[in-house]
Amino acid sequence: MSGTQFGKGCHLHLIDGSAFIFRAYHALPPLTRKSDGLPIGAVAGFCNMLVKYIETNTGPDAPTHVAVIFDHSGKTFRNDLYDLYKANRPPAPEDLRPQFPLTRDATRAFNIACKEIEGFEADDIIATLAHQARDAGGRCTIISSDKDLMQLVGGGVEMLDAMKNKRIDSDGVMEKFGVGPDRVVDVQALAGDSVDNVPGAPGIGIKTAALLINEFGSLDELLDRAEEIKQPKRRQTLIEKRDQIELSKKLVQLDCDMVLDFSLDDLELREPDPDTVLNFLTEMEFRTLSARMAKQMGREAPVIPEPTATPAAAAEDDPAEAVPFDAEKYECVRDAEALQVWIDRIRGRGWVAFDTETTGLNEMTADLVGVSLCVEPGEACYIPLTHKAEAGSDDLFGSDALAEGQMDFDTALSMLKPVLEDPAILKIGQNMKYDAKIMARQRGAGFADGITVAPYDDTMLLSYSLHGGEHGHGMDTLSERYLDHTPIPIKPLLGTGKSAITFDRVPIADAVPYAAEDADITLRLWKTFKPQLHREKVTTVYETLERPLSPVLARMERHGIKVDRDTLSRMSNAFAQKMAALEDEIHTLAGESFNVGSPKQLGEILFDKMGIEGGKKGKTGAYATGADILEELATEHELPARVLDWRQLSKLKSTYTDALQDHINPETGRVHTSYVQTGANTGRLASADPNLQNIPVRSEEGRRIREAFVAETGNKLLSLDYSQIELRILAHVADIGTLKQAFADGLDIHAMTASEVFDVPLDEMTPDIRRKAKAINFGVIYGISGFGLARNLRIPRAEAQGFIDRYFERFPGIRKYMDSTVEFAKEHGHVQTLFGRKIHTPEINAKGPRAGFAKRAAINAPIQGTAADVIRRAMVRMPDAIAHLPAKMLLQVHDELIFEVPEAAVEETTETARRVMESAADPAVHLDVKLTVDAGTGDNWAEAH
DNA sequence: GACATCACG
DNA sequence: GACGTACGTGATGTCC
Repeated sequence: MSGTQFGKGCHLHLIDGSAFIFRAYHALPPLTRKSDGLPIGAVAGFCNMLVKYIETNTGPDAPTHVAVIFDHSGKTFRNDLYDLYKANRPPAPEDLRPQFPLTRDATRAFNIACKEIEGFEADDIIATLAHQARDAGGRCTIISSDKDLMQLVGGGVEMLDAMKNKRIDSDGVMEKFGVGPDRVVDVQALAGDSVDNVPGAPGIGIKTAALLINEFGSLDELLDRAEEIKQPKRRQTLIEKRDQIELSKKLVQLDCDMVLDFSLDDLELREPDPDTVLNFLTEMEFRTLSARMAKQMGREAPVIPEPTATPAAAAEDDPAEAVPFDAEKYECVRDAEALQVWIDRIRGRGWVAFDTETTGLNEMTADLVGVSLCVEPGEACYIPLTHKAEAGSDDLFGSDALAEGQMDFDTALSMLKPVLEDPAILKIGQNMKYDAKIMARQRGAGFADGITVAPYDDTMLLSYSLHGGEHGHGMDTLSERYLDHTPIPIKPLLGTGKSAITFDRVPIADAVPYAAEDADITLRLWKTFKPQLHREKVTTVYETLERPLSPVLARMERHGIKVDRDTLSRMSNAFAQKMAALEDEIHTLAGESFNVGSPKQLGEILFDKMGIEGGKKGKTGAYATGADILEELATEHELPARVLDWRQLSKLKSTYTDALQDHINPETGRVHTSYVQTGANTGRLASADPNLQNIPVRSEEGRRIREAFVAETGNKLLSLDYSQIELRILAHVADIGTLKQAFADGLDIHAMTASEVFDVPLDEMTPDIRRKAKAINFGVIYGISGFGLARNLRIPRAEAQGFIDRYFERFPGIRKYMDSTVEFAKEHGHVQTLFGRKIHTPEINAKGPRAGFAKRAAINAPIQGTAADVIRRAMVRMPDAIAHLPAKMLLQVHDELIFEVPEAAVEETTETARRVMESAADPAVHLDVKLTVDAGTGDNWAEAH
C-alpha cells in the first residue's frame, strides 16, 4: 500500500488513547519502576494493549492506516460554551499524571501515529478523521466503547469495543440509543450526560428521548412543536429548558471539520523499529514484555539489570523490616550547601516525606521551628530554623536569641518552596493538612504569598481509607502497628504541666532524632500503605474522597468565620445573672448550699436528702441525674426543673458564649475550627478547637448564639442543607418503592410513614402520630430496638415494639436490608458505602452487649457513611464550581455547607452550590431518589439556617 | 484521666 | 429467656 493515497480499499483504525490509559490504570496494581520508583503501571498496561492489538490485527480485515488519538490536557472549546462541562470529573490520580507523556512515548516507540490537539478532545479528531476516511471511500474502525462516538457510525464507519471484541454498527447504535447514528446527538442533547456534566432536559432519559425524537423526527422539530406534547410536565420542561437543551446539543456534537496539519496518508501503517521498541521497553524495565517483543522481532531479549542490593532497594520489597531505625544516622542540616544536597536527592527521587515542627498545636497561631525530610527509609534530616539559644546561667527564663548553627529562615524556605510546590514532586506527610496550613502562613523574601504544599499524599488518610474502624490513625498507633517501632516520645522533650516548653526551646541536638524520625516513619508508612490501596479496592475512596478533600478543608479552616465578641459577651453576662438567681432558688429548695454543677452532690440531695424515688446507676455507684431523669422528676418537683434550667444556661455559657470568645483569632477576628478528616469511622468529619458542628439550634435560647456568627460587611451568610439525606439513602439502598415514590412526589416523609404504619389517611394526620413516625424513621437509621424507641417516645416497651413490628410488616425491604448488612459484616469484617468506603466492624462477632452495639453500628454506617461521602464529593467539587464567584465556603455541618458571599453574588452562588450538592452522587452512583437542598441567607447564621 | 452531661447531625 | 441497647461526634466540669 505504501505511497498510495487513502481511498477505496483502505481501512483506517482510530484508537481512543485515553480510554486505553484509564483501562490500563484501573486494571493493574500500582506498579513502580524498580530503579527509581516511577509509577509505570498504566504504561505497562497500555503497552500490553498495544502489543495485543498489533498481534490480533492481521489478515484480510487488517488496517492499512492507524493512529492513536489522545485528549490534550486543559480546557477545550466546549468549556467556552459551558463552564461546567466535565466539571464533575475528578483530576487524574497523582500516580497516573506522570504516565500520560509516557503513553505518547510508547505509541511513538511502536511506530504508530500519535495525535492530540490543544483545545479539542480526542473525540473531535476521531470524528474529523472518520469523516475524511468515509468521504475518501475507505473504511474506518474506531476502537472505543465511548457512546459519544456512536454518532459517527455509518457509511463505512464502525466502532469496535476492544474489551468485548464486539463491533458496533448502525444496528448496534439503534440498540443502544433507540435511534440511528444520525439522531444520536439529538437523543444525547435531551438525555444529557452526568459523566460529562451535560445538563440535557431534566427528567428525560435516553428511552424517553428516543421516543420523542422518533415521534417528531428530529430535535429541532420537537422543540418547535413542543406545544403538541401531551404530558404536561414533559411539555413544560421542553419549552422552559429549550436553551439548555440546545446548549447540550452543541456540547455533544463532535467537530467533524477540524483543520488538521496532517493527512490520512500520514497515518499509514508502519512496521515498528526493533531497536526503538526494545529501547523503550528496557528503559521502562518491562522484563516480560521486552522479552516477548524481542522474540517476535527475532532479537535477543534485552538485559534489564536488577537494582543493586543496597539496603534502600531492599526496602522496596519489605519496607517494614529491611532498614532498622537508627537515630544516629539522621542528619542535621545547618547550611545551604547541605540543604541543596537533599533537594537534589528529592528531585532525583520524585517524592519526599515532609514534616514540620512548630511552637504549638494550633495551625493558625503556631510558629514554624524546623522542617524534616526523608527520601529513603532510615535516611532523614532535620533543618532547625528558629530554635532559641539555650538558657545560660544568667537568663533563667531562656533567651530570645536564636541558637547557633541554624540556616537563615528565608534562605531555607526560598530553597524549599520550589520543591514543595513542584507538581512533579510528591510530598508525603502524616496529617499533612496541619503542615500545609503552617507552610501556607509562612511569608518572607521570595515567598510573599506563603508556600502551597502540593501535591501531597497523607499517610493518615491512607490508613483511614484502608483501616477505618479498625484502630486510630495517629502516627504512634500506625508506627507500632505497621512498623513494629515505638516512636521517640515528645513528652520528655517538652515536659508537662506548668514547666512545659515549646519546641523552639528544645535543644537542637535533642530535636534532630525526634523530628527526623517522624519523617522517616511517615515515609515507611507510605511505602507500606500505598500499594495496599489497590489490593483493598479503596483507591477510588482515597483518590476522590480523602486526598482531594484535605486541601479544601485547609482552605475553609484558614478562612474561618467571623464571630462577634460583643454579642457573645452580652449573652454571657445575661446567662450569668440568670444562673445566679437560679442557684439561689435551688439552694433554698434544697435547704442547703451545694455545687449545682456536681451530679454527685445533686444526686445525694435529690435521692438521699429529699427522699425522691429513683435508683443508683452506673458502675461508679453514683445516682444518674441526666436530663431525661430530671425531666421525669420535674413533673412532681420544683428543684429538678430549676436544675434543668440552670444546666442549659451553664452549658450555653461555658461551652459557647465564653469558650468561643477565646477562639477568636486576634489577627483575623475570626474563629478557625479544625476538621478532623479521620475523626468519625463512618466517613463523617469531626470539628474541633472549637467544635463548630454543635452550635446550639434546637432550643430558642441556644439558637440565639448563632446570631454571633456573622458575615463580613457587605456579605451574607448562605446555608445550604440536604433535605432528609439519610432517609433518602435508606430508601435507595434498601430499595423501598413506597419511600422512593414518596420522595419523588415531594411528600412529607414522616407523615407518609405514619399513614402507612398507623393506617391513618394523610388528611387526618395529627402532629402526635407524625412525631411517632418520625422517631421510628430515625430509629430505623440507627438500628432500631424496642427499648430505644420506647425510651425516646416515653412509651411502654411493648407498645414501641408493636410500632416496630408494624413498620417492618409494612416495609419488609428494610428488615431485609438490615439483616443482609449484618450478614455482610460478619462475613467480611466490614460494611461499605455506595461509594466503596469500607467501615471495618471488628466487634461484629463479639459476644454479649457489644454484639448489639456492633450490629447497630454496622446497620447505620452505610447510611450515615454514604451521606458523608455525598457531601464530601460536593465539597471537593465546590472550589472549582464557585471559582468564578467571590464566594467562600466556610463550614460543614454533616449535611449543611455554609458560605460567605458578597450580597450581589448570593443568588448565583446559591444556584451553583445547590447544583453541585444535588448532583454530588453523579456520576459514580445513580441514586433512585433525587437529592434536594434547602437554602437560606442572612446577616448571621441564625437567619441563614 | 475517667465519668457524666449535653450541644449538634 | 436474659442480656443491655437507639447511630455518629467534641467540650466542659467534677472528682479522684
